[in-house]
Amino acid sequence: MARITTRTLTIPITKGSNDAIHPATSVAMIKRLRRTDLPIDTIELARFLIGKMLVHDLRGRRTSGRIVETEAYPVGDAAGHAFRGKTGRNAPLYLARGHAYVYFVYGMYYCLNVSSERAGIGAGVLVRALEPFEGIDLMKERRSASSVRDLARGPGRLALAMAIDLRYNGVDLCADPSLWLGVSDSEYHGVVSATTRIGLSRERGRPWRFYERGSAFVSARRGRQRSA
DNA sequence: TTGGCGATTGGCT
DNA sequence: GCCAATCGCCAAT
Repeated sequence: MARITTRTLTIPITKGSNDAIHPATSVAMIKRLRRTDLPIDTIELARFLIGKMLVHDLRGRRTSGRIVETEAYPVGDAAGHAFRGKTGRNAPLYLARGHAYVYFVYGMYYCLNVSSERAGIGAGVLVRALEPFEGIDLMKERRSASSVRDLARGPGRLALAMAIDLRYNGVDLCADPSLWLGVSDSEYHGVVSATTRIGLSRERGRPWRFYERGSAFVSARRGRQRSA
């Protein structure tokens, strides 16, 4: 199967029953994103990450997917974990853009964020959903066999499918050997839409959730779906 | 030291 | 639509 080189990978696409594979693509190369590729602005980064790849590769057990949904938590946002200043928990948000901030929520799920500003400024982008690409069987094991559509649809499911936990808190996603951000040589995303964020009790009106319009791999609000 | 609650999810009514 | 699971964080005591 795929031979791993330092910066570029050749990936055979795994066909599965429910897989919605990007049309017209049979083999894709994923190249690491460098820090200089990332916009230095939380909201811009949230939009930029739609269509990019998230890759996890630990001891050859490799999973990856296209990011189809993000949320921005910029400086000054009362819903952001950095709003009340730096603490032991949120410190990775203050690292230079491109570092992972992983937090534990509701006593059972992890969520992955990408730090988004210059070092010393606390803000981040929550990665909420992936379109699974490689390692679909492995994701199914970790998630105890759900449909491909549901494997990484939602931040808690995404972290479980990608085996992301506190071990990755603070790692540099532009340098870490196991968890990293990339771009496919057949990079594709459709129309990126913005709506209000999900699951908040404060700052509910901010249109800082970004997603690929029409993607079946995007998470949805409970109850009535709203758009903006 | 305490207790309310959370950037969620799965299961049940 | 509603609720439980489950635990670390942090504001308030």
